Formats: sequence, C-alpha cells, structure tokens
Amino acid sequence: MSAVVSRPARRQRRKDARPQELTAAALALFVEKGFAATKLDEVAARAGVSKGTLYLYFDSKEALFKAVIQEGIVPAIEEGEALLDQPSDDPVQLLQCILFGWWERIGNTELGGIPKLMLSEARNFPEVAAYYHDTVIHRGLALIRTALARGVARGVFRPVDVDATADVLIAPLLHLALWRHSFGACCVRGGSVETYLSTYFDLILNGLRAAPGRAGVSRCEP
Amino acid sequence: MSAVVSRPARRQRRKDARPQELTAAALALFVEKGFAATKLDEVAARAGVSKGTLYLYFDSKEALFKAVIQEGIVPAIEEGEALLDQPSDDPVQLLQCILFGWWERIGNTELGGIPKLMLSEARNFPEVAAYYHDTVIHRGLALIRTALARGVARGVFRPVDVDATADVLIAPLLHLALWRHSFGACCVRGGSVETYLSTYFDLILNGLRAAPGRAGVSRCEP
Amino acid sequence: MSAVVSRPARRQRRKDARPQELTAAALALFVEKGFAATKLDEVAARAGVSKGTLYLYFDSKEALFKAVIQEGIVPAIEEGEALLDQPSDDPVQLLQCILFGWWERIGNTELGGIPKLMLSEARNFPEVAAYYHDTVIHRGLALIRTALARGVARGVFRPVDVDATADVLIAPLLHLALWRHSFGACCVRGGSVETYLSTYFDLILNGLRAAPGRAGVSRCEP
Amino acid sequence: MSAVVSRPARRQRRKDARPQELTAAALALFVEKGFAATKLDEVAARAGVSKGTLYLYFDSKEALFKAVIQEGIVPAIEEGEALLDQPSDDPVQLLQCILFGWWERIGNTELGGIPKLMLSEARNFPEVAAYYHDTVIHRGLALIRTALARGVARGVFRPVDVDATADVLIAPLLHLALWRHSFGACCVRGGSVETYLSTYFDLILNGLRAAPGRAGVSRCEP
DNA sequence: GATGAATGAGCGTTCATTCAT
DNA sequence: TATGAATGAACGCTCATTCAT
Repeated sequence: MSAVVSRPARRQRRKDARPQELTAAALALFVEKGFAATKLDEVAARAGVSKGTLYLYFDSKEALFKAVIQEGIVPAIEEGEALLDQPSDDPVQLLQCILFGWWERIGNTELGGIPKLMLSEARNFPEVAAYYHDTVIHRGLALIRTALARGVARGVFRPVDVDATADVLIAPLLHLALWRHSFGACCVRGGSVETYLSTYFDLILNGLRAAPGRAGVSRCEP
Repeated sequence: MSAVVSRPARRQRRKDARPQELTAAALALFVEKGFAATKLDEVAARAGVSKGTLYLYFDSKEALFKAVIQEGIVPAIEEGEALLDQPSDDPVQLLQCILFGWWERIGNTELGGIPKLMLSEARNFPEVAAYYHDTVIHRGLALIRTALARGVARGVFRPVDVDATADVLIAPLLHLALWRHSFGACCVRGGSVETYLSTYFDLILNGLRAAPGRAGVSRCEP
Repeated sequence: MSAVVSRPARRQRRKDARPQELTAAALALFVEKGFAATKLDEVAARAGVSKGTLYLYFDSKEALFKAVIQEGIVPAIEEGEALLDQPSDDPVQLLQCILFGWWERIGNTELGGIPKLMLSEARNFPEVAAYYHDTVIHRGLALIRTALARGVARGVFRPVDVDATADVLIAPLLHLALWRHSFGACCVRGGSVETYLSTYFDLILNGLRAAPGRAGVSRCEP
Repeated sequence: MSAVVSRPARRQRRKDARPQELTAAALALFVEKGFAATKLDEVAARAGVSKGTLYLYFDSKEALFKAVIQEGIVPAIEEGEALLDQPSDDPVQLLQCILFGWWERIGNTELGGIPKLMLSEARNFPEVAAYYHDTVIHRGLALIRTALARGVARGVFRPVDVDATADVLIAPLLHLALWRHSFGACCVRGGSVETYLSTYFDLILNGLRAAPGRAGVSRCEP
C-alpha cells in the first residue's frame, strides 16, 4: 500500500514538470534564434512533446515568452537579495559577492541567455520589458548600489555617483553574458573568462578605492 | 543633348541614393524589431518605394541584412583608425578620444543600433557575425589596445592585461548603446548620459592609473 | 444482495441516461453553431462529462450527429402517425391536429431545431439527409396528404394537387421553427406566434375550402 | 493609339473582377458546406487563384462572409422595390409580380442560396444577421405588406393581419429555395417546381380573396 | 527602372481522436 | 466506466519572392 501512495504516477510527474521542460526548451531556442525566428515545432521537439501539447500549458507563443522570462529570472533575483542580509563587514567583499554571484548564479548558467533575449525583444514586448526592468534590472542594480553606498559611507570607496557607477559596474558582466550567447557561438574570444573577470574586478576596485592623487577629465577635441 | 548630360537627372540621383535609403530604412527596422520580425513591406514603405523595388537592389532579405551591416559600419571604423595616426603624446587623451569618439561617431548616432542588431542576430548569421567580428570588433578593440599599451609603456597606466582590459573598457559604452535601442524605448533610465559617461571614464582612469597601494582579490564564499 | 439488486444504482441510471444527455447537449449546440463549428469539448462540458467519455458512447463526431437526428425525431413522427388511426370525421379538424400537433410536439419544443440543423447539414451528410427525408419528411408529408385527400374526397376541400399542397402547407410552420433557431436569437419579430399561426391556418383553410360558407377555427385538443 | 487606350490591360481587368469572382466562389461553397466547413483553399481554387490572393481582397474569412452577403443581396432588393413604383392597378397582379419576381430574380438564381446560408449562420454572425434582417428581410416583407394593404383597401382581399400574412406568404417560396440548396442536392422531390408554384399561388389567392368569384392565375410579365 | 498583383511554402493555432491511468 | 493529457493532421493567415505590366 505504501508503494501505491509513494508512486507519483509517471503521468502526473510528467504533467507537473512539463511547464518547466517547455520553458527551458523555449529559453534555449529564443536565446539562440530570437523570438520570431523560433518555431514552436522546434520548441516542442526539443522538449520531447508534440506541438499541440504546448497549447495545453501556454495560451500562445507570446504567453510562452512571458513565462520564460518570468519563471526564469525571478527566483534568481530573490536569491541575490538575500546576500544583503548576511552581516558582512567588508564592502569590497560584499560587492564581490554580488558581482561574482551574479556571474555564477545567472551569467554562467543557462539563465545567462535571458539578458540577450530580453535585450533583443524589449521593443517587441514593451510590457514584458517594463516588468523585467522593474523586477530584475532595478532590483539587481539596487543590490550594487547598496554595496557601493556602504563602501562610500565607510570611506573604503571614493565618493561616487552611486547610480551611474552601479550601471557602469554591471556592464562588463552583462557584456560577457551577451557575448557568450551571440558571437561566442561562432567566434573565438582571445583570453579566458577568468582573466577577464579578474582584470575587470581589479580595474573597478582600483577605480573605486579611495586614493590621494586624481586627474580631471578633459574632453577630446577632434 | 548637353543638357541631358549636365542635368544630374533627379531620377539618376535618386537611383544612386536608393541603396542607402533602403539600408537606412532596413537598419532602423531591424534594430527595432529584429530581422525576422521585420517585414519587407515595412522597409519598402519607410524608404518610400514599393516592395518589388527592394529586389532591384538586393537579392534577398538576407542580402539586405548583410548590406546593412557592411555599409553601416565599415566607414566608421576606418575613421576611428585614423586617430592613431595623429601624433598625440598623451595616452590618456588618446584613450579618451577613442572611447568618446566611438560614442559620438557611432554609439550616439543612428549607427548605434548596429551592435544590438548584430548581437541579436549573430547566431542566425554566423558568417556575417564572423565578418563583423573581424572587421569591426577586432579592429575597434585593437585601437583601444594600442592606446592602453602606449600608456602602460610610458608608465601612465598600471601594467594590465591589455586584451582583457580593452574588452572591459568597451563594455560600458556598448551597454549604453544597447540600452538605448532596447529598454530605452520603453523604460526611463535614471541619470543623464553625461553623468554616466563621466562617471565611467573617471572610474576606469582611476582604475588604470599607476598607483602605489593595492589589495588582493579574495573569492566570495557564500 | 437483494439490496444491491433493488438499488437502481444512481451510477447505473446515469449510465443509461448518458447517451440522451449527450445527444441533447449536442443537438442544442449543433443547432446553435452548426456541426463544424461545434467543438466536442463544448458538447461534453454541456453534458457535464469529459471529452473522452463521449467516445465511450459514440464512435465519432459524425456518429454523434447521426444519433442526434435519429433519436430526436423518430419517436415524434411515430406519435404523429397515430393521429390518423383515431376515427375523426372532420378533415378540417384532422388537418388542424396534424399541423398544430407538429408545432406543439416538435416545432415548439427543443426538437424544433432539428429542421434547421438538417437543412444546414444536408449536403455535408447526404446519407443522413436521405434517411431523414425518407423517415421524417416523407412520412410527415404523408400525414398531411392523407388529411387533404380525405377532405377532397368528402368535398370539404377543393380538388387540389395533394402532393404540392402538402408541401406548401408545411412551409409556414417550418418557417417559424427555422426562424426561431436562426434570426430569432438576434432579431425581434413583429407579431406574436399565436397571431402568426391563426393567420396561417385561417388563410390556408380559406384557400382550401370548397364552399363560400366558412367556419371558425377551433383548437385541436390532443 | 486608340488600341492602347481601349486595351484595358488584362491584369487590370482581372483585378477589378477579382472580388466578385471570389465572392461568387465563396457563396457557392458557403451555401454547399456552411461557413466553418468551407476551406479558403477551396474558395481560392474555385476562383482560380491561390490562397494568398484571397487576402489581397478580404481581410479574413469572416470579412469574406460579410462581403458575400452584402454584395449578393443588396442589388436584388433594390430592384424589387422598383416594382412598387410602377402604377399597377391590380393588387393581385402586384402581389404576383413581387412573389414570382422574387423567385425568378433571387430564388431561382445563384443568389437563392443566400437564405440558406444566412439561416445557417445567423447565430454565428449576429451582426450580419441583424444587417440582413434590416436590409433584406424587412424591406422584402415591406413590399408584400404594401401589396396586401392595397388589396385590402380596395376590397380585393379580405381584411387580414397584414404583417402576419406577409410572413406566411413568403414562407413557401423560401421553403423552395432552401430545399434546393439542402435536400435538393441529394433527394428527389416529387412534383415539378411549376406545379408547386401554381398550387401555392392558387391557394393563397383563394385564401385572400374577399368574394366568391374567382379568376385564373396569369403570369407576371416583367 | 519601378510597380504591385500573385504566389505558395510555412507557421501559429485548433480540435477530433486516442490511450494510459 | 471515466478521465484528461497527448497527439498530429488540418486550417487560417503571413510574407518573402517573382514577374507581367
């Protein structure tokens, strides 16, 4: 009898897992080809189901797109926000945890294609873009801003425009993720990812660190 | 008869200008909607010609795409390379000229959409991506590398991994251009472009500048 | 055990009633939307069962259609034929009973949609149409012909072409039933059904009557 | 040169004629199979064009349906209304012209399928049904009502409920048209159309007539 | 050269039918 | 018996491409 209870009925198990199998297949293909160029036949085939099955779980191709974005990224951002709660005394280490954490939890996983996808399709799906902006980008940048502000407050970092700096800091990480899912598929990059990341962090840390000497910026006159 | 010869014949002028009018229209729409979601009807309409006329100048939609990339970007990169030839003694100023020059000549113009377009479509058009990589990205990064190398050689910049640093330096500029043609169309950004750019350049210049003190980077252990 | 036998078992009752519940649901929807536009999902939902259950009772959508026609109309026509057996001396009253009986037993009930359904689908289901023609239309008209022939034989009605007249006489009644299940759902008719029916019967009786004298119309009491 | 002017360019001629060719093909198939069961492939094939061509002239299948109804019937009803303007002294003859005129101009032509089509699809297209009701049915019945009213006013017809009588009078004619496009395609009717029509008119004329005297039926000469 | 009507392959979506549970 | 998840053929509609004018 216990066997009967414990057996989740393969059918049932499949049904529960289906949406995620489908969004995973769709994410991969949307990232690879873009939304419009992805055929639902392919998505279904990649998930190992027939085309009609897609419509048992998603009302339309557009609904599938929305689910891909929503289910893919929300859990990740919530994980990230938990970082702020742990009492870390060192702003440098906090910043490092946030930036490298992003890379390891998102950029370097299958979710790393979402920025490329969202970037490519933002203008075709303004509502989804707005949702993504508010839910993911804004909250992600807020993490970085918090770390920066703490560092500035403690005198570890120079006083900087926190908002603009956060935007600048995330750019090289996004760049790496975007590259992977675009040119990375057909062109070899020169250096290793590790070199890129350590060079990046070394550069920004030096840039942020409170130092004595400084030079003004003068516009280039062509 | 001489009149016929000397008259530049508006018709003729139009005919010569057609390809560029068409690629300009196509660029705008490809950037906005992506390659697959752009209809040739729309391209033709935006250029003020009929759909069939497109095929007098381009063999196919794909050929139009290639022309958009090719005609759009090659002149710009050649302009950029000229910067290296002018004898500028100051590596900082050279770097500034290259980076801000990119922004002013490309990022901040209608050509600024090409990175987004190329990024979105790289995997759908690997040959075009490879061409773009070799012709645009590689040569563009080479400019930055040269400036960096000069600065390091003269002791103005710390000794850095020039290749990786060039990649990192271009990222925030690309980021701005990508943003403009994606989320920028539907979401408001916080700060001004000027603040972003000066914060960016200030940060990297501080990061590059040869300074005494330095701390090691330790991995974050979550 | 006797309890088991005597208990009519709700389950059993349901099971026996299922086919009729299903054909009733199908009839309503076929009449409303037509055969092709009716989804089996809707039929099942209206009958309160799942879509798969339909296939326990009917082999296909077409089989369901045939059952709808067959089960719906055959009992009614047999009832009608019983009218001829009762010894009614008055041909006028017999005709009235047949015509108004049709209206009350068929036209004015849920079965009244069958003529519209059959009319709409006759060319898509020629065999069903032929069956319906032979089983329903022919036998129904035969009733009217018999009444007419008796009336002519007794000199109550003028000598008329009995076959053609039967066709003409049924038309206004059919018309009313067809209207109800088509325009009646979206457009208001002017007069009342009672006025229509009495005007109809008054007109045809005057048209049929042999002599100048005239009698009022009395309702047929079944 | 006159040849050049007079040649209407085959292409152009086709283009102008296309909508009517398409609605004619669609009418035939909609009548035969119903709206839902008709495939646009078939419509296109019957009109001798490809499927895509349909969409150059009609936005959707539903738009095609509306055009079929609208273009098919409006000219006919306007013709009918012209009958009232000619000064005919004889109400009987006027009624005959209207009723038989309907049969000859509509019922007995390819337009005769429209009543069946509209009847079948009225509940699926309520707006079209309402339009048809107001534009065709209402105006058609108004013709009959006018003829009846004149006859009653002159004492040629008995005093009857004009509205209800008009409904009754049109029913046998509609019946014939409906039959032709439903059972007529698969079942043989007994008598001839002529017998049916003369029996019909003889019956209703007797039913309407005020006095004992009676006249033969003479065909209406349009 | 320029047009735009015509094409037809292809895709998103639906739904009758099946079958494991 | 009853379910409903899964299927896949079919259909409405689109759009890159062609070609007669």
